[in-house]
Amino acid sequence: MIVSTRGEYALRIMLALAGKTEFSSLRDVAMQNGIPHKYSENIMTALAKAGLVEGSRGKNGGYRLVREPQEYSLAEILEAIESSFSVTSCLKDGSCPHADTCPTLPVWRGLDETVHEYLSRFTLKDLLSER
Amino acid sequence: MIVSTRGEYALRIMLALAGKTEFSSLRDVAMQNGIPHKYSENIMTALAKAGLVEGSRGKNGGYRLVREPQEYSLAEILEAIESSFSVTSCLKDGSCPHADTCPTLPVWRGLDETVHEYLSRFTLKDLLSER
DNA sequence: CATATTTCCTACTTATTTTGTAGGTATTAT
DNA sequence: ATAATACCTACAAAATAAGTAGGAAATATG
Repeated sequence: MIVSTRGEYALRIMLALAGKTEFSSLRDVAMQNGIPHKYSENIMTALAKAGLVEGSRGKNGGYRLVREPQEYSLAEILEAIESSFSVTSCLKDGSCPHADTCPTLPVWRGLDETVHEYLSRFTLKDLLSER
Repeated sequence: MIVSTRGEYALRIMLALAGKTEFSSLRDVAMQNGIPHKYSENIMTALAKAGLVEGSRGKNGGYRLVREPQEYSLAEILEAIESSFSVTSCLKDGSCPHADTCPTLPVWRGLDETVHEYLSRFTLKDLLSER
């Protein structure tokens, strides 16, 4: 599974934020999208650390995008929050002792690139305009 | 993660079988490839049910391929044994109540196809000749 | 200043999936 | 008869993903 619940949630939240320009309360966004509030905080932390969104504390605070919707690719969003996004653990640095001679490794690398390239072709705006 | 330990194991076993024409004892193949024997039986059951290999019981029995190595694509092998091979659970039939209007679903379908297409381009023979 | 609202932080719990074990039965060559 | 093998079912352990709990720190507003 490439995209888990966590990834779906992240995408929904990003889509919700893409519809606004001001800060949106995460509580509201989460509620409206059927996402547990506390879990959504966990997700936003990752997105904020990756620099994809900006948070503002206190009353009238919330989260907002830092760029235009067409400037976010799905690849970027999913890779920011899916812990095990890579195609196989073989690709993680130093995880395989015979990585230099393994005949299969190049295949995984190619797959990884293929997936990344595909997901880079879609932006938040693409998804917004579809509905 | 698209390819888990289980998928790696399946591939290694298939590669080992691709080097022989007679039945090979699974115990030996598993040992030689650092795979727990009993776990490997579990994997072979799936491969046999999918019709990718053939088993022979009793002494001098074992498993062997039913076709030539170049006739097995990686897609076929991995899809036969990876339980959660699809890109996201959204793609499983009836798993999403608003599948007909979801703007993201076409993206997942496309990704699924892309991955499948990529993995269909490599055969066991390709991997064999690389080493 | 007090209050309500919000992000942000740390730790824990529960659920699900993956990986691996245990203990056999049925079959077959020697 | 024996040893080697696939084949079968159930369980156990480990890893990962999903979700909860309880706050502290910041900030707009009355």
